[in-house]
Amino acid sequence: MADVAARAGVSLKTVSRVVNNAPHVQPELAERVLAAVAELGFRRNLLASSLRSGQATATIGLLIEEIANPFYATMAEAAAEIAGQHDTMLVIASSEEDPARERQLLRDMCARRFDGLLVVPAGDDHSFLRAEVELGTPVVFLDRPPGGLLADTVLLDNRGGARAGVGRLIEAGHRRIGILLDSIGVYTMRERLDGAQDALAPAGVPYDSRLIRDGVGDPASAARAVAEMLERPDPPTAFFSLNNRITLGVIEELYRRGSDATVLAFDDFDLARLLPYPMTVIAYDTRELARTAAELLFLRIGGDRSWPRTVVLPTELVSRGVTPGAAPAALEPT
Amino acid sequence: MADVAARAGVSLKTVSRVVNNAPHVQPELAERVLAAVAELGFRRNLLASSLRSGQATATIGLLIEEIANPFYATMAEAAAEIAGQHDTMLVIASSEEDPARERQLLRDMCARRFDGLLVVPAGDDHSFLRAEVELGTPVVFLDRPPGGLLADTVLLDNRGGARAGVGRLIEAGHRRIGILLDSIGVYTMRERLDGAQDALAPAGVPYDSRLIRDGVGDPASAARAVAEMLERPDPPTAFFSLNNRITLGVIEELYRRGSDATVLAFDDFDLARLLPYPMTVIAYDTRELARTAAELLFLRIGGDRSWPRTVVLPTELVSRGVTPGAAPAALEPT
DNA sequence: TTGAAAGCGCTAACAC
DNA sequence: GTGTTAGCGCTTTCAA
Repeated sequence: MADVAARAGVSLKTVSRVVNNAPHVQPELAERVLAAVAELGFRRNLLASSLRSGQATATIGLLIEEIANPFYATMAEAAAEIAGQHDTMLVIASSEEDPARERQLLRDMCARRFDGLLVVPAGDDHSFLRAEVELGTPVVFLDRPPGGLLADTVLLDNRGGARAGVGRLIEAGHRRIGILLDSIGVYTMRERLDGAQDALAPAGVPYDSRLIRDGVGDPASAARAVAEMLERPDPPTAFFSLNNRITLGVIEELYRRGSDATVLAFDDFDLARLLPYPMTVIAYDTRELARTAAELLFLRIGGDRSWPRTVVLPTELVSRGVTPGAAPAALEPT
Repeated sequence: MADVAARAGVSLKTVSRVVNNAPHVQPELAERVLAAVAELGFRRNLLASSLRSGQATATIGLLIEEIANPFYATMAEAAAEIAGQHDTMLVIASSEEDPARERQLLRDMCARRFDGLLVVPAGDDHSFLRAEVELGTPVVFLDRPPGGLLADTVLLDNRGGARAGVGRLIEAGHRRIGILLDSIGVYTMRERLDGAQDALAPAGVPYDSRLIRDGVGDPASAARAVAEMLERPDPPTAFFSLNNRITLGVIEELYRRGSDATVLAFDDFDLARLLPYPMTVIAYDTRELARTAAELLFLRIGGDRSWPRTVVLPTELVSRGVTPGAAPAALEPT
């Protein structure tokens, strides 16, 4: 920058003004500076800039579980859109469900002085962020609430959605419903399970631990779990999958067997419409989830110091998938 | 940091050493420093750190088209994994196929002094990066070659894959093959089209412009294009979809019609196995593509100054999808 | 409207 | 082993 100033025959400050589009600079001088910038291939150093000015790295972070999961990829895209509207760069990082990694990544983002953080919690203790939050780094949690910290949170109506979906299964006469979940340690799983119970208990369906399978982490183990349940005497007539990864394994196994079991699944996704098995999906607006959180974050970055808010977004039941060999009409509209 | 030094009764430099895990510090002093750090809630400022040390922001950038596309999401995940192995943060940005946005994002990443850049080109002129590259920011291009710039590039064998796939269609007796592509302006599309021609021309199949549809940007327009082609006299007996988005629309329309047209599609993806229509997919290892590029980038960051390399990864033909109403065996193994 | 000087938080280079 | 000094590239005073 000093070189540019020398070349243009002006002071450092004038170069700074021109580069920042600040007012009160004579057009003639500005032109000289711009010419020097071009000739010398000058590139502004944003690190130095935000070091001196104290704030505004024009960067926010998004911490998710796994980028390759369409649920998170969609969230990332929606958040990036909002960030772009605020001339801010979005940094996406994956915790891979590992609380230690989550902690390290969040610390790192703080050390880099990001303007704000969007977090899908992996661990259940976020008190280590309290100092950061108090020092002024806004944090908004998505999809799951933080642990040990009061902060803005945007959630889905997990419990209500599960209640409605299972309620419909019960109305259709199902009494034996196989439930598959990732991990009871995860907030969303607990909520969805509670919602199922909300519908099952009043209907007089007894608790049967053999119908609930915890620890179903990927499609393959979901398929195995379905196979085992179906091969027992008195098999389930319906399955409730608590997330999109599990749903894939359930569909695959039921399709393979030519089964006629009913499927209820949490999480909608693009290709669900084209899967070769009919199902009812508990859907919600993933983009809206991310958008709401990002907008809340920019409100905070903009100086909003009101009480932390919790927003809960609704879910709805939709039909997805196609019946193998069925008439064309089986395809749901987009 | 000065506060910490005062509190611990040591010098600035000692604090710096402790914070950086540098050697030659008495354990006793280190402990005092650590205690002061904890008490004062000190957080290291990485901006200042990398400003002073000149290099190493421990950040690389990945520029893609669209995060929600599983092709790019998978790339991002693989690249993030390699970055993690080098204690580096991966910043993902979407150009949305807009050359102007690409340019701005790359400039921004340079201004933030990223250690290196992974780029899936959107535009066809990257000469604006030359100054950066010469100043020492390594750039590796993926999936498409850069324009007006000599740099490391990792590509797929688009042409060979298309040639092999279309060759198989011809062997099976197809002469009328509908070809659907996004935009002839995109390198990969041109290569894939050339590969198709490599197989069609020697087989004596005449050129018929009505069988080639350019500008198919999304599933809905792919579905429309398929419908139109099928409704003409002498319709195609096979379709060649040149990317994964187009494939979805093709499958949807053929399924809806209960058609028996043969499908060849470029790009494999997770759920392709479960789509309700049989198809041959030109597949490749997306993770390997990203991994190779990222590893090359870290070689450069590590100081490798050898000649720019171009790596071409192979493709293979695999069967995907299921036949509506068919026996369970229709499901391809994972 | 422009310029000179001070300093953001940290680390490289040296001296002790 | 530890401390002192200077300065990374920029912006913020405040004076001209």
